[in-house]
Amino acid sequence: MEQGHDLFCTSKHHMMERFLEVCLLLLLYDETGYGYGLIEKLVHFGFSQEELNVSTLYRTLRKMEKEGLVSSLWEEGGQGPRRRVYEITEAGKKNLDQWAGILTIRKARIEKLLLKYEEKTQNERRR
Amino acid sequence: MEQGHDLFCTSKHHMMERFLEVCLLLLLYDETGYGYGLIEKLVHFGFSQEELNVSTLYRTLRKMEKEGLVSSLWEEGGQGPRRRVYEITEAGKKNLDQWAGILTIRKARIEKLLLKYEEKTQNERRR
DNA sequence: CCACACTATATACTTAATGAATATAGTTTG
DNA sequence: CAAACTATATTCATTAAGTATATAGTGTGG
Repeated sequence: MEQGHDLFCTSKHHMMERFLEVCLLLLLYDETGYGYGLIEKLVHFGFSQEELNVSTLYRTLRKMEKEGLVSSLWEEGGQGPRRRVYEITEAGKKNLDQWAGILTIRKARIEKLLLKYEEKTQNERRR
Repeated sequence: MEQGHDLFCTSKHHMMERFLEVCLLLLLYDETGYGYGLIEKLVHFGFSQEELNVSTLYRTLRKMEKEGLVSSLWEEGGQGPRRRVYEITEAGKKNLDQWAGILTIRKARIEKLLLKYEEKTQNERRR
């Protein structure tokens, strides 16, 4: 069929649902952070620079603040343009705990699927 | 703060992106299947009955056929209403291989995040 | 035989997550 | 002062998924 089946592997459309949000909660867990600076830290979570979408990041942070998971204030007098510095809230920490549970389930599902995949493709090759 | 932070754990909005699609490809890997029947099989992938959305299933199957990952034909003369029976294509098998790669990456990311989560929350409790 | 429950497939409407592109503005540096 | 850089924000479009509803054939009990 047309294109699309090779494309999709290199496409950036495979961020797991709301995974960025969880990463941000974890990054903010024990120290504050601001948008641009968080991008660099996200690389340590296995994100490539190209994968990281600045718009998505800022949008996500604002959404999280609206939901009360983080709070923000404008940084006082550092050098360079002013930064909106985010801090995690108690609600945010609880939320992260819930996410940990969800991700554990996700992980188990992926593992189960990959296992079945191995089984089936190995049978295939044996024939 | 309102509601929403407890709700979200029980909500059904946590299907991983296109995970159903991959499950379907795997289920169809070595035997044909039809919509309604596939639902029961999906339970073995860790899906609860409530999580499984009939509309989503059929929609996904039609989309996959449009993309050439599966092909379908109407079953000849079984009892009960006629069934559209799906079969995986070669393109579908290749697609599944690619998904296996993507899911391996997803799994690794989740593991890394959960590890960091454990670290941080253990430090927190020690204080 | 007809109403009803059940099996099976399909589509319309809506919401939510995300990417791409663009806008705005202050800062630093040459 | 112009250009490059840092930083934040918003608009537009696309895609995935949930909810609700539509359609229709089949089998069964009264």
